[in-house]
Amino acid sequence: MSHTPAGIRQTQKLRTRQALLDAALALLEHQSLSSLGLREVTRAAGVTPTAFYRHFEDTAALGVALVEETLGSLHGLIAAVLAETGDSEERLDRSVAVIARHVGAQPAHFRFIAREQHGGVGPVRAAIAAQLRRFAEEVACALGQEPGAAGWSEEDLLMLGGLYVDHMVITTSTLLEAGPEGEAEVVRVARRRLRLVTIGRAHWLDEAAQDGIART
Amino acid sequence: MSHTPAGIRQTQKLRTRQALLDAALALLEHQSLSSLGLREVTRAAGVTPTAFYRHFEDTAALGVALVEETLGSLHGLIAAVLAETGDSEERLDRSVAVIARHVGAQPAHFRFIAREQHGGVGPVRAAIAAQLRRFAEEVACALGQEPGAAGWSEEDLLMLGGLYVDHMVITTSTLLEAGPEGEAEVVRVARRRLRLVTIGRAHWLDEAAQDGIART
DNA sequence: CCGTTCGGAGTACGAGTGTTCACTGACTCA
DNA sequence: TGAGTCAGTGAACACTCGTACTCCGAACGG
Repeated sequence: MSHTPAGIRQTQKLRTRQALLDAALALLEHQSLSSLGLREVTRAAGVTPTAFYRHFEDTAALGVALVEETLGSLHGLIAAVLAETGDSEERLDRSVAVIARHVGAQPAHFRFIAREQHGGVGPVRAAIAAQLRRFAEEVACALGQEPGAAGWSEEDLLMLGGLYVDHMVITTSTLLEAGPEGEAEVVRVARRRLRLVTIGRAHWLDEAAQDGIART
Repeated sequence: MSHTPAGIRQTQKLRTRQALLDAALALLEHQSLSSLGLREVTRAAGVTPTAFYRHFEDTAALGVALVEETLGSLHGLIAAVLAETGDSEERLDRSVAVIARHVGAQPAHFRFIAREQHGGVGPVRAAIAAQLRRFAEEVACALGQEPGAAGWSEEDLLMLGGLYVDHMVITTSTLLEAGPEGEAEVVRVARRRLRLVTIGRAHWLDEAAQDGIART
């Protein structure tokens, strides 16, 4: 009951499909998706332009597939990191380290995400936004199950999750700009930022209580 | 002693230059700079392709000019907002309101910045990064001159300034995605986020002191 | 085993691209 | 006023692009 019972036919099809994805990713290192040509991709992948249509309708569709490939496999990973360590300085370091490791391992994928998050291709933007929203929800859910989250509203948890996710994205693109030699410094600053947010989180309810008294 | 003593010649030149910039900005609403064609711009501006070279060497150079036009006039504005209000909830609201107003007034400019901040054109990325770094320094400087900043290191001030600037950028792009009808909700969440950071800021030194004891 | 399916090749088309060149004519300035 | 500057023109260059055809041949399924 293998998950890939494909015959020779489908295997080859998937192989060239992957070749197209890889070629596109390599080309996208120095340009953005909206300027990526169909022929350009097929040339780099070693197939004819017409073959492209057997796999994707558009370069936009290829972009969406790249989004899935990059972010689809990351779900659960955040929750795992948040769960395996307690609410402490250690968890913060672990989170940043995990990000740095992933970015270092496959920089092209994350550069693509950072670039197209606000890029010119609508469907790709939407796909990235959807994935990031899911991440934010996962983080919010994970944080909500901790003792420190007592008294937090659903909305505030989501706000906090979004804050963490956005900072994750910022950190990845900063890491990419800095390159391997600047990684240590970027990690240092990212940790400081996260620590500040964590401190704010710890005192959030005090302030909210004050707010309730002062405003209502 | 006018600041623009230009003759008819230079006036016309500046006029078509501005026409090129405006046309490019309009076209960039639905695509990114790396896919923007020189001819496309000149067609929209109502001039011949050759005329383009009288003003810019590249579409990349045009992009850099757009960055200056958008962000160059914003310096000092942040410092002004931070200075005119005390360290309070009011300042926070004012800051977000100023951002929302600017984005609402010239959405195309800010969409351009958000899109090209991590876009495929190197020089433009560099120009945006340089401007944002200046913003971060200005914010850090403004915060450093306040009573609440006693005991803060230069580096931490810069970290904080960068945090605020990055959130300003995130907020602008979120505003753009949400459109006018979703503005109120985005503003609400942005204020909450800023408040959380502000709370963290207020308790930063306590934590640092603990840290000093625990670590060193 | 044999007919069908289908991933991919090859060719061709029209449209659009960046860049160069010689040229024009209105503005500038001595 | 007359020579010179220069923003903008128009035609031509040698490309690349996306897409629509027809066709091939290996893998498939009954």
